[in-house]
Amino acid sequence: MQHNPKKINSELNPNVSVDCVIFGFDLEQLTVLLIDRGEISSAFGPRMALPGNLIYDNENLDMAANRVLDELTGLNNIYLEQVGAFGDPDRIHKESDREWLKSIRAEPEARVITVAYFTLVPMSDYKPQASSFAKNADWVPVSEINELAFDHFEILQAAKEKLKQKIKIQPIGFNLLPEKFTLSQLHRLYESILDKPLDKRNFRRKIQKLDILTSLREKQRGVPHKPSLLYEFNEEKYQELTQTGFDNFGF
Amino acid sequence: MQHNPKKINSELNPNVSVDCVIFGFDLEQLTVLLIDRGEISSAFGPRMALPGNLIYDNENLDMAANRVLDELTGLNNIYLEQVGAFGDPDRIHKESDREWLKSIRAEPEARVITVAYFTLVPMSDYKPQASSFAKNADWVPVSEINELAFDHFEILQAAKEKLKQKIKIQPIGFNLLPEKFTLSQLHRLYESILDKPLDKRNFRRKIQKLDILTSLREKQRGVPHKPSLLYEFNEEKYQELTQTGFDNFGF
DNA sequence: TAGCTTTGTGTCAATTTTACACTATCCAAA
DNA sequence: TTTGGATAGTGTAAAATTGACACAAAGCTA
Repeated sequence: MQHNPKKINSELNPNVSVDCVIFGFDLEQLTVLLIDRGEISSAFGPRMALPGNLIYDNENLDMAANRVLDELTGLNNIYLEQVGAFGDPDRIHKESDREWLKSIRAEPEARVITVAYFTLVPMSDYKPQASSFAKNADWVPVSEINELAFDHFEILQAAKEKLKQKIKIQPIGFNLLPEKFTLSQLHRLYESILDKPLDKRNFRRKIQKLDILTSLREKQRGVPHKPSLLYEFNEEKYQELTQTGFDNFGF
Repeated sequence: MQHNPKKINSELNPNVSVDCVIFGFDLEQLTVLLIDRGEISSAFGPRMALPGNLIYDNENLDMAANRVLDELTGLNNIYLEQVGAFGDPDRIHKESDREWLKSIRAEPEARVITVAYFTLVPMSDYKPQASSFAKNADWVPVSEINELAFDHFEILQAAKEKLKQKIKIQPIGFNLLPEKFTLSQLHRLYESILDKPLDKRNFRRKIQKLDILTSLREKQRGVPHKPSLLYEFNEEKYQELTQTGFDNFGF
């Protein structure tokens, strides 16, 4: 996994940035990849922020989001969806945020609007190294996040809501799981995204009826209880279904 | 209805614009308010475009969208929702579009990203005057639109889709109707937004069960057939319901 | 081998969805 | 005044879906 070389022949646009809400799932709860801005510049503000950056004038927004994701994690080909644009003129009014911007941007005072994306990555595909770059990244459970730099907390809320709505309509949750998973893990995933308990048997019945899971002839190993059967998401069957037309997953 | 005075003490941001998909409903079909750019600058391109403009540095995105709407129609307090950000670097590559931009913008070559909104206005509240401003605005049935300037057609598609999703979850359709309306009109509205036929009896049953309509003791006048009872949307009852918690309208 | 933990399964009642057709009421034209 | 044209308004039965609920099976550990 290599990081993108810096783009040349193109200028950073000082007025438009992209921020990514990178969701993961540790098989227990929903998490987000945040960057720790360190103690230096955030003596009075939240240390954590969403990864993001200004866009280049020759890339479109999706490309910029993919670039940000790639630069941070080395991951490509990740499920990615726009949440929306955020741009209060005073979104960088906190003193601590301004200080930090001065250290990383050519025009720290510019009025910036940011386009937020959320992405779904299988958490096992990216384990942050404690001391990789200047930017220290970490998976943080969504439920433990109370504040973030700039308007990033607001963006996170919007991303969670969007994910919640989306998963009711499309089975994008599989993008958060390893290739082989158990129905219980899928169950937990839906519960943590929808933020409410779902009856076990009813959930299983409903998800099975969709007929987009391939049941493997393989069991969990090494768990201190009855091992679960493993499943795979069946992309082909899902595509078939969307062709023949069906709209929603009804959760 | 007065138009906003031009903002002073603030600069236009040459990199960020707002475009509005202004939906209306003529009691038959869904329509959109488009501006006609005239023959001069569009000898080889579509004449019609979405209303939009650059944002000022001291207004947030929602304010900018409201301003665009107000400047065009004089309407305030309108239902408005963000669709998302659009910003391919080549979105203004068409020659005809460039020409037109030169006539209205200080920096016509700047890379602009635009934030799209959709708004719902009761069509009776705004009847474009054939010759009001330079910008000639007109209601055009959505089904008749095949092309638009820039990437506006793409934006329109996204707005339609967003509206479709949203109306399944919230009864925002009432924003498109006059205060008093018939169930048949509401029925037609849902059909034209969802773009599929809905069984009359089933529709009426479902919408009535929601219990957010006030039945007036008043009938249609002057129609050449059995007159319909008139209804009003009951905002209070709707608010009550959202409090006690219910999520969706299930269309 | 006893105990802990999680998996996996079925049924019944209540609710919701779907499909479907005829009479009532107003206006207009003959 | 009568007739025809147009849309409003209404009920039911079968099928599908949802929601609530409890216990045996399988593996690990001590």
